[in-house]
Amino acid sequence: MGVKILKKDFFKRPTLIVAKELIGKYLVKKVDGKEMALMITEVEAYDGPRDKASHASRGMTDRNAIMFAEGGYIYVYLCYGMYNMLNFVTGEKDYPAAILIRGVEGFDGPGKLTRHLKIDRSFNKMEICPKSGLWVEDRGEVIAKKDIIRTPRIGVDYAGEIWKNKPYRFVLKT
DNA sequence: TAAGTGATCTCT
DNA sequence: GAGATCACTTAA
Repeated sequence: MGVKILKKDFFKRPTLIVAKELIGKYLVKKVDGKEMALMITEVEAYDGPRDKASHASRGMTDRNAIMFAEGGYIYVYLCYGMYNMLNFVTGEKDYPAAILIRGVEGFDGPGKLTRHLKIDRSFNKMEICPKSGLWVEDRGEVIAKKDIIRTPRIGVDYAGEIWKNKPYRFVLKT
């Protein structure tokens, strides 16, 4: 029915649940005064201090400090010198967790989507809300459970057998 | 399949 | 301060 803007309460829940439910929601970004809304089709969860694939696995640093905040914040960082990665912080305060937005409709890949939506590190530590110019909406789309595929995460071979094989990636079947 | 690219982390 | 590393993409 109506468009619902997702608030902190949505993001403060357990990371894997939030990740799964983000599939089919709309990422909305203000670009040059115009709103672009794209359905989220691919995400990855990074959950807790023991997740070896997570930036938070080696404790808090200047870069990942925002992951320790309560859910509802934006975490953006630069990878490989040229790609900004967009994450949403989840869970309660002091519990380091975030969800990497890997793809939306039309832009398949974390680096590509940030490049096209002009998302850079200036969004780091901002709240996920219209005031920041970047937020998420529930537009009433219902995604069938069978249309969501779970797979291991991408590009985390260094995390060891246990963590690299966790099925923390959610993809919308096309 | 390899290389580009630069912030950040982990040693000295 | 120096060196290694990295949640990627593109062009062969």
